[in-house]
Amino acid sequence: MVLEREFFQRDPLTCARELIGCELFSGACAGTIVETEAYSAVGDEACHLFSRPSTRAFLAAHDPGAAYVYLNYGMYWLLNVLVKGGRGGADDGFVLIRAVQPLRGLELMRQRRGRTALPHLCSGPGKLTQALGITGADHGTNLCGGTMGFRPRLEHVEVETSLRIGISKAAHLPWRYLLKDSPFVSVAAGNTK
DNA sequence: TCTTAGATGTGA
DNA sequence: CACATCTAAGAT
Repeated sequence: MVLEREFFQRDPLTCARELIGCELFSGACAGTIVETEAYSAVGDEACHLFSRPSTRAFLAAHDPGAAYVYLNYGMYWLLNVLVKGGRGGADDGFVLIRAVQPLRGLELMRQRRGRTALPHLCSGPGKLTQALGITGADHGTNLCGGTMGFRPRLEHVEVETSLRIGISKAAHLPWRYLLKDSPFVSVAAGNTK
């Protein structure tokens, strides 16, 4: 059972919140999502859609549920999911997967990440792609049916919101979502000056 | 526990 | 040239 396209046919904020507690899998490795961020096509200068024509082309060319993977700071791949809520584009955007709690394939993850203590194995957007072996080769992949994707959460979760991390534009928007009290997040809620 | 510098590729 | 980052190293 995987998350289907309908899941991603909602606005970015809803998708980002609902992904907390879901499983992200890629090959033999998987983790429970504990941190996400929403990026919106409208009113969000931090979203790539605001300033990048190539990202707008990506939005037009792909269905909701497509992987948007890009290289950041010249060395880290960041994984996003394309979401399309309709409403003429006002609810389009991306969800950045920022941290997962390792579930399966721990051995392989450690191998790919080097010597790293468990809570920090996937506690950041650049870390989890490295651990799960996600690269630019996965850009554009359909995440609804394949070797990489999401599974629904099994139980009720408590979600916390906070400021987004590492951005300068639209930094006041509380669009980061966290699994409450999880030790596997990148930065705890409220620790984001 | 905290702050800092440096590695590094790419879209615009 | 500004980045949706991370790590090692040094100061506190």
